[in-house]
Amino acid sequence: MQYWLMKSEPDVFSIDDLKKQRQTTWDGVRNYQARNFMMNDMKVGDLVLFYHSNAKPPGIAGLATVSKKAEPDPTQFDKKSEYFDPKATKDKPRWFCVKVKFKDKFKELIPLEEIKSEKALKDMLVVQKGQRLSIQPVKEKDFNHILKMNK
DNA sequence: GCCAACGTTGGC
DNA sequence: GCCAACGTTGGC
Repeated sequence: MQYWLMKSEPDVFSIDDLKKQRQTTWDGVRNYQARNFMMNDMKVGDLVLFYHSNAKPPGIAGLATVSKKAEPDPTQFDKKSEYFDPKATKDKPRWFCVKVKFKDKFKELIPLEEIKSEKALKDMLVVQKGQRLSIQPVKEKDFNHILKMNK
């Protein structure tokens, strides 16, 4: 079992939206590295830190679980979708997405600033400068450390 | 709103 | 295959 961090802009889709919906399709990812993580590495049952990006403040808002393994992202075939990709075909889909379901909402968001101030977490990708990857692997020790910060 | 960092595109 | 130009991300 592996651990992940997935970014979402709360204005678009927040932890509360996930809680309400219980499960969501993580579509719209158009970055190969992030796609490869979903396609090759994510397994049902993997735990996910749900991160609010472009938020005030940014930080980790809660937990989710991978609930369905990667399948072709339907939005790539949808001409009306902003994620439509003319180069993708049903025979050769380009983009894949997993489904995740709600697990927990932290009592308080753990701000990025607080994560940065934890020396033990200095290697987490999310605190690295210029790190834009929207799906990141997380080490077990870092995951457990984050859980402890959820007071 | 700014802008650094990064990924992608396309001409050559 | 290089790399300049461009678009996007996301913290601040």
